Amino acid sequence: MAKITKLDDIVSLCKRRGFIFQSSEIYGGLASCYDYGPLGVELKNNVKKAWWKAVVQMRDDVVGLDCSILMHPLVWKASGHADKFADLIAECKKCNTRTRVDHLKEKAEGQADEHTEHISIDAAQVETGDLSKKVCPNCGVVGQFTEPMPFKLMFETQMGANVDDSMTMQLRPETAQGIFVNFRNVLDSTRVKIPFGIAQIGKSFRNEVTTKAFIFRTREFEQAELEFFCEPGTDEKWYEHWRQARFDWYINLGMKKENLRFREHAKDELAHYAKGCVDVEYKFPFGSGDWQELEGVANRTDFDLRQHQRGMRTLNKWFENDRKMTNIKLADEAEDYEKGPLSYFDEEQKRRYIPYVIEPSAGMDRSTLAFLVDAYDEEEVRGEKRSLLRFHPDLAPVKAAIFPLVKKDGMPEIARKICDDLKRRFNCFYDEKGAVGRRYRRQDEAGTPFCITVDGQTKEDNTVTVRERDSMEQTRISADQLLNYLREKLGL
RNA sequence: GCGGGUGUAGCUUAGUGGUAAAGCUCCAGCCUUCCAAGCUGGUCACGAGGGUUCGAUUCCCUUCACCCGCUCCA
Repeated sequence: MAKITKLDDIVSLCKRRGFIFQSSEIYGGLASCYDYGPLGVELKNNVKKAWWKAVVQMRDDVVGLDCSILMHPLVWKASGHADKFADLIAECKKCNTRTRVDHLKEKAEGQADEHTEHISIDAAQVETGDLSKKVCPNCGVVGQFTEPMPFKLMFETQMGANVDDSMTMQLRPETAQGIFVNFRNVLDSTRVKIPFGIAQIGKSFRNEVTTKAFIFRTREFEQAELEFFCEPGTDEKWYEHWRQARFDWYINLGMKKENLRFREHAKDELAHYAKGCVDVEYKFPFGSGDWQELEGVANRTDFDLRQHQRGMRTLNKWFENDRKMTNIKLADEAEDYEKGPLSYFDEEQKRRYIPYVIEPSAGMDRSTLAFLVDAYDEEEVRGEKRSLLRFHPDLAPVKAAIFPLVKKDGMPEIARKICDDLKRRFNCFYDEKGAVGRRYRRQDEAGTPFCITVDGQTKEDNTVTVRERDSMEQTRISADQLLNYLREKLGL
C-alpha cells in the first residue's frame, strides 16, 4: 500500500502533477518557499473550505474573522512574542553544534531533561551570562562557546514610506492574536454568548532556525485557528470536545485512521500559559517514517485576554517613549482584572470574568500535504501500473471530467454542453484528446472522482457513462439525471 | 549552522575535456467506439557565477537549491 516511501517521491509527484512547485524556481529557488500549482491551489482551497465549513458554518457557536497580518507592535509585546520569540543561541567551538543558551546545563547539575519555554532576552542574558561552566550537550566539552547570539523569530518590516519616521512592524507569527484583539468587537457586534468561538484562516510568518522537509516546516505558512471562549471550569469539557472534533475532521475527510494519532504533551513540555495541549499527528513517510504534528489543541486558559488587558494599559507609556518598544515594560495587571475591558459579562450568572480559551490550531499546508500523501495509491491493472489519488470528493481538485468517446460524430459538442452545464455547480474538466483510456488515467492521477463519457449511444437515448475513479466501474445513466446523480455521489 | 549526499528535457535515466542520447510525458496531424494502442512529425535539459583550457555539462573554486543525519523549532 505505501507507495510513497521517501520525501523525494512526494516532491516529485507534487511537481509532476502541478500540485506544488518550488518558489522562484527559474532563479534557482528560494529556501523554504513553495508555490501551489493549478491542482494544488484547488486542493488547498478545498482543505480550507472543509475546515471553515466544519468549524464555522456547520456550528451555531462559532463565527469567522479575517485579520490583517500587520498589527500594532504592542500586540506582540502583550502576547509575549516580542520578548519570547527570540532565542539566544550559542555555538560550541569544538563541534559546531548550536544550542539554546537556556538549555545549557552546568557540569554538576542533575540530568533532568526539562523542557523550558522561551525566556526573554534580557532575562536570558542575566541568567546565563557565564557560559564558562556550561557543558556542550553534543560533545561534552565545557565552556567552549561562542558569544550567545539572538535569533529573531519574527519577520520585520517597515511601515511608512518615509524612511526617517517609519515604524518597525512584525509580520504575525500566528493568527490567534488577531482574534483576541477583536474579542470585544465580535462580542459587541454579533450577539454571541459564551461559550462561542472565533475562527480565522490566514498566513503567518516565523523565522525558523531550520526549515526542511518540503512544505512541512516553512517560514511562511497558513494556519487555521479557532479560539473558543468558555467559562472557567468548563474548559476541560471543551478541550475534550475540540480534540475529538478535530481528530474526526481528518477521518471524515478520508484520512486513514492508522496514519493519525494523538500525542499528549507532557507537563514539562507545556507552554507556560497552557493548561493542556495535545497534538494531532500524521505518519508522514519522511526518512524514518516519523509522526509529525498536523495540529495542536491547547487549553490557553485566560492568559491571552489578560495579557492584552495589560497591553492596553501600556499604551500611554509607549507613546511617551516615542513609540519605541525598547525599554518598555508591559504594565502590571490591574487588581480587578476580571472586570477589565476584555472581560465578559454573564447575564445568567450576573458576573464578569475573563473567559478561558481552547485553541485548535491547524497547519493548512501540512494538512494539504498529508491529504495528498494519504490519498496516493498505486495498483496493477492488466500488467500496467495505475497511479491515482483517492481524494475525498470534498477535497478533489476536479469533481468530474467530461469526454467524448471519440472526436467526431457530434460527440464533442454534446460533451461540451454537459461540461458547461456541470461547471456551474462544481469544478469540471473537458478533454477530447487521445484515447479515452489515457484520459481516464490522467484524471486518476489528478484525483478526479468521476469521468463522464459521451458515446454513440448518447445520441440515440441521451445516456452517458459515468466511470468511477476508485473502482473503474461504469454506470450508464440518463444525461438528464447526471447532475442529481453526481451531486448525490459527491455529497454536494 | 555542522556532517554526508544530490543537481543533465515535465519525469526516469545514459554519457563525454571537442557542442548531449533514450524511454515515458507533452504538442500537432492521421487513425481510433471505453481504460496509458498505433503511425508521422515536433517542442524541451547539463541549477547559477567565476577560474583553468584552444575548447568545460565533464576538472577546480564559489554560490543556490533539495535530500539524509545532527542541532534547532511547534
